[in-house]
Amino acid sequence: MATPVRHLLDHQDETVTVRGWLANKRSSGKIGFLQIRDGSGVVQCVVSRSEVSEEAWDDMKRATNESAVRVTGVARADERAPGGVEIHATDFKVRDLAVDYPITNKEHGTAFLMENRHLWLRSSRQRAALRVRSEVCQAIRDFFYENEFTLIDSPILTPTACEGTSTLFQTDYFGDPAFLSQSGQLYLEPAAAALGKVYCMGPTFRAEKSKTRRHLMEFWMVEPEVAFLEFDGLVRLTEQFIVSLVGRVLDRCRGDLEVLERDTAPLERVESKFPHISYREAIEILQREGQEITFGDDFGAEHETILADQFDRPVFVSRFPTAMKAFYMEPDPEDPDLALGLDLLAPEGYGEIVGGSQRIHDHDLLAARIDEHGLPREAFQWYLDIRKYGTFPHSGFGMGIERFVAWMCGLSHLREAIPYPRMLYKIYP
RNA sequence: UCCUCGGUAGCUCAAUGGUAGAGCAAUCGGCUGUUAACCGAUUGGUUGGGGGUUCAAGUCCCUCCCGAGGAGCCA
Repeated sequence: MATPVRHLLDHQDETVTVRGWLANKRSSGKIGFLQIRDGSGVVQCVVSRSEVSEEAWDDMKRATNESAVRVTGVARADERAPGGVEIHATDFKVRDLAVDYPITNKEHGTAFLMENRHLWLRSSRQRAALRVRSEVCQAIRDFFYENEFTLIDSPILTPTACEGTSTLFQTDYFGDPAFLSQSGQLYLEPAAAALGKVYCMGPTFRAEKSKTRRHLMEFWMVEPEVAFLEFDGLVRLTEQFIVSLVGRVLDRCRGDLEVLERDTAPLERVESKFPHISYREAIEILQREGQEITFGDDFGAEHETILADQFDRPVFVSRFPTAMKAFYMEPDPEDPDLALGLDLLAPEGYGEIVGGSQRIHDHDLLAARIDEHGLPREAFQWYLDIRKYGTFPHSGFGMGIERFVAWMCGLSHLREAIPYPRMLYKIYP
């Protein structure tokens, strides 16, 4: 029975067996130092020629990086070992020799690493980022579970475009066109009338030909939707959610953030209460900073960074001109030309990580907006029904998982925040 | 889709228009505490494809393909 490397500290001075892959090897004529990775951690194994059989010694010599190996020996605390514990081998075996493994311990270019994404996953930075992603997803589920939300999985194959704006991936559904979902929101709103507080988390798809570090063709989104929640409550929910997730990452992923060389100081500052400015104020700030932008323009990446740089924690921007936002956003009662929508901009140039709004709950207004946006009324009949049978104010938001993970990890590109990124013209491996 | 930069050994990169090279990896040898170990040797090339200019092209021109960075759109 193999012992996970992670648990070796609990087995000091015991004979243990570790199975894994050879991460690196340094050897001399009579002693070899092998770094063995088993998925739970990396441990150094010391193979001395005088203490193992000839077969074991020969296997140590022929073992190449990333070969699958098995070592048996005594676990001993030792300051000279990376990790504090090392295994003094009594036996060593190569289970499968890796021949010409393409990724070395030296530098590689991004294109090469992406071509070898399936192997790149094995390297320390990638493992750390994916563990953070896993922790974030678990923290999301825990947050909603503890706050009594019900998980509602929204469909991935959909008959129409949710927002009518983005370009979607089209496929064939027994002779009819179908589209890969770009958001679960429209399906969550009816569920909110059934279960009150609901959320979905899953992959979403955009066929936009975006070629930036902040876009993927396939990305994961988490979207809560809450019945009888109005705009101010939405702001509070969003803030609680983000504070909870960041705290969880700081709490549980210290080691991974260290591997990623992430400066955690900016993350430590993510506490209540987040600054909150209106779209109008945002435009004024940008103009003051010398940007050429006028009321009615949308923010570019640089604009978001300038706005975020004004504050030491994430900042809400809300109340956008109705014309530039999705059709379903509730008008601001104080100024019907503004929508009760919010964006949350992350610090350090990570940009918009959350977008949310209060939804229109008046049937006739929503129907009019659907018409104004040139959307087919019949396709949205079911969505309008929610406003027909016991309508209710409700709000929700969507957060891009990869953007959040990239922010936590300090990654410069979303492609490292998801195991197998789908990017413009790139779908291999 | 547009703009900019790039494509030379398995990888990262050199090479005034004039004999294609280094480090790493791999292979072989040496070394009893290494930390991307070190030392010595060996192997490794249709310079992304096609066309053109020239006595001569990795280098200059055209074209196509691929990649990176940025823009727009957004999460």
